[in-house]
Amino acid sequence: MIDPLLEKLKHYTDLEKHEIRMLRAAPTQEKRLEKGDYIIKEGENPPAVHLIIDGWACRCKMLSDGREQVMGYLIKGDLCDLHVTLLSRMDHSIRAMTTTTVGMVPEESINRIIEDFPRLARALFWSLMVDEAIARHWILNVGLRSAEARVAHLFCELLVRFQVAGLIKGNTLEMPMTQANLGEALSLTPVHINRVLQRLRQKGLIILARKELTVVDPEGLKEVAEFDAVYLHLDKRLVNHKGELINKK
Amino acid sequence: MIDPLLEKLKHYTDLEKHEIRMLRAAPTQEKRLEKGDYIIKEGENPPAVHLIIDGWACRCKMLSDGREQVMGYLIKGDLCDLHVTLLSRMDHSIRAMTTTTVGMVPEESINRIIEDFPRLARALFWSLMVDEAIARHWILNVGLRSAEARVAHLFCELLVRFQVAGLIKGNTLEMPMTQANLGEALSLTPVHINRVLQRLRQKGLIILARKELTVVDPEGLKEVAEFDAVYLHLDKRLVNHKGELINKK
DNA sequence: CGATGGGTTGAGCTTGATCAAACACTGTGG
DNA sequence: CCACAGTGTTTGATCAAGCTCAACCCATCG
Repeated sequence: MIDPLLEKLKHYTDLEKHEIRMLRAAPTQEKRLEKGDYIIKEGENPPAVHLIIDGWACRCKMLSDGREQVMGYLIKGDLCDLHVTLLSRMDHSIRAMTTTTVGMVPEESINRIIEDFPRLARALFWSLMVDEAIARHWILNVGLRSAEARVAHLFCELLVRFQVAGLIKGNTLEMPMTQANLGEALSLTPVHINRVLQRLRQKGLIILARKELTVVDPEGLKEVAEFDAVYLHLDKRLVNHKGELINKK
Repeated sequence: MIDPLLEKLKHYTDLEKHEIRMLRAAPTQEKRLEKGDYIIKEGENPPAVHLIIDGWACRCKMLSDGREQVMGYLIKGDLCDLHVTLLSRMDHSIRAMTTTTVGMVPEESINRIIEDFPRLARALFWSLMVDEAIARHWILNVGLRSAEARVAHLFCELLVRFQVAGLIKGNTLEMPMTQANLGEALSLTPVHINRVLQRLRQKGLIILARKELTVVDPEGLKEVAEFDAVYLHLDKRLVNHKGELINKK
């Protein structure tokens, strides 16, 4: 059940047998959530860390006027709230965007990792820092880029993350979110997202229909997005010296 | 020399003698930088972690068209690049905004902490997560808030961070950055920053002149900013049950 | 079949950008 | 002490990207 996390941490370091055993032995309870359900809400302090086993979720936070900002997407293998082991309470919420299965890793397991499994602790550190880097670059995206580049950048990020996670083989991925959802993540109105998507389609960069995104021209898309995957800090075994993704067969 | 870091970590946990000794024993070399110098540049992989001992710095990243986004401010006691101990290279740069003194903590010291000082490791985890939370909320700020609320929010954040770090007593702090700098952080043009500042002054919320910011009406400023300090995950000993800062004498 | 949720289109508006010029402050050298 | 250069702030006029509001279309589903 904890295997998606193992897969992810393996990108950082080769885990040893006893470390894998330790993680596997952690008493993870599973929970199934429907689209729209909150995995954790702002202000809560749950006794376990949630791991996405399957499905999509997003970090989000609402302002008093009801408008919501999505601050990141979570996919298979991502930890939602390592936070709660150390910080008092959640400062944002996490919501399922599809039917989602989460695993709940008790806080003590995390504590044991930090105390007795320094290599695992290091791997957790690593995943935290990647999350932080992604968050920082989201600032860049929302702050500096045009609407078109913003959408393109998000698509590039998702494509690479899915490829690295081994969830897709080609350039096609499931995209459960509506145009309004995209707007929440990119700080654009649904109407404008719609127009931008049309432009990207016209340029022959993407196909997006019936909840499925195909990146037709990855290089072209990266160009309009000014996308540089360095910030995702990919597994060194998966990228070449120029930081480009190697196609493992 | 490493004391500003100690001060900061103490907000998370009471450190034990041998932990303090260990940190103090780390062979930190000091370095002095002038305004505008880069502490680390994107793409580099320095052999040591930089700690701000005195002065202001910012995380920043430039787009190909020359426009720059500031993704966070660093003050006394902040670690610039824990990243490099685990990630391959910097995905953004760090620039001194004033004359700044940094300490360089060798990578091995960090590694030893993770391996042999779990409580210190935990404290580092904590500071990383706070940084991440700040970055996430910066997304909110740039993405969702109006220009006026954005400026107000940044000022609130800085005020609280300086108060918590014990760098100021009242509501006045040094603000070395120009209006253009503020614009880079908030994704607004210098001209617009100027007009917003005038409005905040007119409302009697702030005084900002000759590199010095005084928050005249903290409550009012928090209101226009919709500021909620939860995301800064302050020392529990410094906040009351409602998350408000307690004035320690 | 109607209802519902999402996608698409159009018209007009607003926030903040752009461009350009003037002004204020600081420090320098004559 | 003044001229000046340089950096930062202020003001005004114009412009555009993206927002708002409103209608309409289309697919899916009970």
